[in-house]
Amino acid sequence: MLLAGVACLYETLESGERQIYDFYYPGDFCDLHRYVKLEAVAEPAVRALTDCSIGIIEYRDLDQAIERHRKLALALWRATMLEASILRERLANASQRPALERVSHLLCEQLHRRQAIGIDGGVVPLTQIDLADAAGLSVVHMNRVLQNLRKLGVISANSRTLEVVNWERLVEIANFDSRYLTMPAALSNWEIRAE
Amino acid sequence: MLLAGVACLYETLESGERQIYDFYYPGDFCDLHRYVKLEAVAEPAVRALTDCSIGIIEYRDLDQAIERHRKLALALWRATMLEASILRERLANASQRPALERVSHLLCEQLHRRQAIGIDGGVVPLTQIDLADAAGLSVVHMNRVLQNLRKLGVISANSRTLEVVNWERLVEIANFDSRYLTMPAALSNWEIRAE
DNA sequence: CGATCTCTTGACCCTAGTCAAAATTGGTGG
DNA sequence: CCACCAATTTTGACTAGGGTCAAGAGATCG
Repeated sequence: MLLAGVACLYETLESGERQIYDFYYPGDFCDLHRYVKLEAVAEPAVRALTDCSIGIIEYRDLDQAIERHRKLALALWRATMLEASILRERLANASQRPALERVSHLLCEQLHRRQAIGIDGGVVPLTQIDLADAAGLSVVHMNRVLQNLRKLGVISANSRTLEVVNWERLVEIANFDSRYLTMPAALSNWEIRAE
Repeated sequence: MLLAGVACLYETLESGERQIYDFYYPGDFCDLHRYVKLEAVAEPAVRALTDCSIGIIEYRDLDQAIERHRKLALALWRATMLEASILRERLANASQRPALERVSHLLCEQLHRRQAIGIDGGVVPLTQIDLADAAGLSVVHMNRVLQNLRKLGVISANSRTLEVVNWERLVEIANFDSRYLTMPAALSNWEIRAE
């Protein structure tokens, strides 16, 4: 479980390209797929993008917790469902929308998720390379799209840190409907003692 | 739960395009996301692509079944995990691979899933339109890709029914590694009385 | 103060989309 | 059995979005 920093779930394809499936922020379980292990599944890997600290929950402890609170299983199932929901949205994004919209959408999602856990401010702590690998664009094109967004006054002019300064405009460009991200309410009612 | 036929999970985007997220075959739960409902989530829809028959499991019954067999929750959680796995693969597919590979991969997945439930023979009962919407290609391009596959002797010449005749070649073109599809073993050990 | 990583720019090309029209197939009903 | 309609498949011509290659400019760090 991620406590601080940013991590991502990714895989390196045969072509050598890196595909980033999802980003993780503090509070996210970044390893559930390992707990609910499908046999022999080719496993995507988790990797830190910034300095991170993590909490480790032993499988045994999780087993026990689930044993004790049966609703916990449901809550975790929901978390997986949410992840699937995010993936669906990203799939629609990648296959149907043009680059500007696609990148905007990705940024919207990140900001929204950060806000949901209390991190305000429009900073997105990812490199253009990470974003490119997540959006399925070349780094070069990602760069041009970001410049475009700068011209539109949506993100700050500073090229070092990516910061969204006009949230509304971004949502508009992205056609972003945050409903797919709605957090499973049940989960927030559960406290799991990490480690 | 789908008993016969083929259905799909899809959504119509703002642009009017239809994005198909997943296909369902007999034995698939096509409605779990509704049971484990995330509040206010914009819901994708399920729709039959051929004549279908379905089994309905009342939420109450499912609740009870889960109550009685605690491992059932885990099994269903796994089913969702598998769906996420499929979505990840499809995402990688859509954003990184060129059309020929992408289409081949999609076909591989469908055949593999059909075989897993005992439907042999290389027939894929989907229209080019469905495939296009699932692969994120235009119908025109999908058509050209399929012609290409015909020329390569991978699918049958008959344009009405899509049938794969050279499975090995297809797998090769697609760079298909079926591990991500490995069925959660636990699930098959459970019998749920439908209806 | 190199070495390295990230960001930027320009030139060129190719994959896949769009538009538009025709060919094929499958019904449906007279 | 044939005429007609709708859906699917096919074709061709043209376009454009985004990839690739290559080189240069900032940052950052040891």
